[in-house]
Amino acid sequence: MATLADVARRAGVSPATASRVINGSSKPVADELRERVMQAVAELRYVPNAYAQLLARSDRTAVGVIVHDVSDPYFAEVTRGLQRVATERGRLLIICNSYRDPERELEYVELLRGQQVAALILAGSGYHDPAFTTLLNEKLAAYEATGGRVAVIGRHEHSGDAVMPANEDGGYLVGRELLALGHRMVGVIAGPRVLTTTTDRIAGLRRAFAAQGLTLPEEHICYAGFDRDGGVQATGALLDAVPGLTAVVALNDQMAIGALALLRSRGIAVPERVSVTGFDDMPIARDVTPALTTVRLPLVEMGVRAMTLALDPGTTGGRVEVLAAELVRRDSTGPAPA
Amino acid sequence: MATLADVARRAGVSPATASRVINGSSKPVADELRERVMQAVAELRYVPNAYAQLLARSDRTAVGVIVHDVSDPYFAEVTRGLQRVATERGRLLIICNSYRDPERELEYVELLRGQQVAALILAGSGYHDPAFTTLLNEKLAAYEATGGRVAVIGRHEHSGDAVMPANEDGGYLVGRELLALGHRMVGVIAGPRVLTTTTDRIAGLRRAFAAQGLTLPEEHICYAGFDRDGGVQATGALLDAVPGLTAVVALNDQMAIGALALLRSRGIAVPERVSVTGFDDMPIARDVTPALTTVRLPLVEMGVRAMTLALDPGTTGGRVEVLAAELVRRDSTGPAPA
DNA sequence: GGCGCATAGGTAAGCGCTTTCCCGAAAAGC
DNA sequence: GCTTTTCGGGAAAGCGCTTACCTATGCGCC
Repeated sequence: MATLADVARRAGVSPATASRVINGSSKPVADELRERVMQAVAELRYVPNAYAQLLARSDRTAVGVIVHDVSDPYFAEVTRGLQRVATERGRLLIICNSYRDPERELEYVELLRGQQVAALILAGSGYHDPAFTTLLNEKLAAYEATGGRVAVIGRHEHSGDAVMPANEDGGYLVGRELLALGHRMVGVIAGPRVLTTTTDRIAGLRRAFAAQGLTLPEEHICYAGFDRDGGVQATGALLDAVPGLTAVVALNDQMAIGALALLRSRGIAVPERVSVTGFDDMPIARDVTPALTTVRLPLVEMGVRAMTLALDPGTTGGRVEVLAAELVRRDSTGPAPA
Repeated sequence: MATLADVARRAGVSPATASRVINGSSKPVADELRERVMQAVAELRYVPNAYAQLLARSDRTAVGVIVHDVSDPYFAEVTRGLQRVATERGRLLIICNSYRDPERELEYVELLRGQQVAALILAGSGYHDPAFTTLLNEKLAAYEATGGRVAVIGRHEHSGDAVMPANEDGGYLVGRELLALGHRMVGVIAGPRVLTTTTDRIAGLRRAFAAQGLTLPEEHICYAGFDRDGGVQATGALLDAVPGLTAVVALNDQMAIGALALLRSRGIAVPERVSVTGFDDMPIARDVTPALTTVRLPLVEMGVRAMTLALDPGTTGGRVEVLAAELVRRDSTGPAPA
């Protein structure tokens, strides 16, 4: 690889001058020298070593993002929002997938710190794991102590700036809707119980039941992976365990799609015999059959807000922005069968 | 931020010793000193500056990946394959989205070179744009000249190692199937015509028609965005332009889903009145209604192969691996109506 | 007991770049 | 005509780390 020194030599100038023309420094350089440098750059196909540059400049401009999985539509949307603001402000994003592994999350915090990121954004549910939470908070605090900024999305355990989707409210909305439709035998197919998102959504659901003087028994909740396959599996289990079930509440759209697939394969009509609801309102929710009744979360907006919080210093730490959930009625829900 | 020097000072050792214990150097260090260093690291919450490290070590271990959009399921799958091999080999992946912008692609090649990546992988259709292709090839050649490795996925314009999905064959399979079902009025909803993937798939389709002594008129092809909305739009246009249409060939699954949505909204039964086919076999293809007949491409495998090519020096440049396409029959296709 | 050698630790030279500071020459001012 | 500015360019000091090389021990050996 050609270096700056090579370029300077070939152009017959000092490295300082070469650097100045290459970076468009404010310091003026004579046209002739400029020309010679440009020429040398082209001939040598010189590309500056990013590491050397970053080291020398010591300006921290990149932003680190830790999500569960970018290819998960939920995070794809959130990331889109993050990206938009980052691009506007000329920030590079370094995106890391934790695949819901707390260990890996911790590692990535270190890694990103090592990358000298100006800010760190953690998106995605937290864990019911005090030991981990303490560790993470401690690491984040250490990072903030050196001037780093932190913002989290959908995690209440962290003390800094946060954007919170109204998961509990969303659960409540679904519960209320189903109860209003006359459903009483309601099953829940949930993501891993260790995730706060899972428990928050269930809490909302329970609140809706409680408001009617009803309860949602724990046996009606089946935990599985937060994806299509988890939905298939959990729905199967639920159907076997709870005779007379008239509604399946999936805690995200992917699981709902799995539920739909399983119900179809068993020849159970939706919503005539069983209603199904999703959560998140992913783009495909309207394309499955029947189109999914679900809870819309402003995912892109969440990303936008989080990045804005992270990039705008903010006088008071611990700003929390809660974004509302909204019920979207489509065709997968109907009155409970008599 | 604490530096290595700070750690060394606090532990009362030289930076060299500190570095050795932190990196687990092969050079032995007395337990007591080791202990002191570890202690200092913990107290100062020291994290090595990745840039300084990379600069000093000058080992290129990261691999750059340029895709159109990771959140697009097609690339999500490919990336999964890339990731798998990279992780196995202890390589870090730097993923960049070009959003199908050739300009941005060029920029990312530079950026990744600057990041000192050991290899570069370009995934996703090439462009019918000789000027761009020349420019890109030239940049890649420059990169390879300095010892970088390059592998491309689904691009024939580059001379180096390549993994090619059988796009043309896939098009042929769809065409043959539809013709066998008696369809004659076939419309195509295609991605941007500037993409080689688009034209390759159409070429296969045409070959199938030609095999029967038929032709696929250009007016039966409608170009639009390679996504759901593009599918909606193109299908609408096609329906208006071609009366008596009995089949819609979408050039990817996302467009097919858009087609399904539009046909449903117009009350046109699939496959009774119009058959629809997709391409790629995304996971959701089986969850839409009717389940999509499509062409399966081994996306994950493509990623695996490409990363393997990139990481294994390979004696002969220009290795090309073609991966077969396979027709998956589901419920969105049926005999042409009489 | 003196020699040599292995061995743990330190010294310092970079890695490739940016940027401050300084110098010389030309332009401006009297 | 001489001094004072101004201004373009270069020398060199880092940025934070790794590592080759060197030094000072302590040991075994004859």
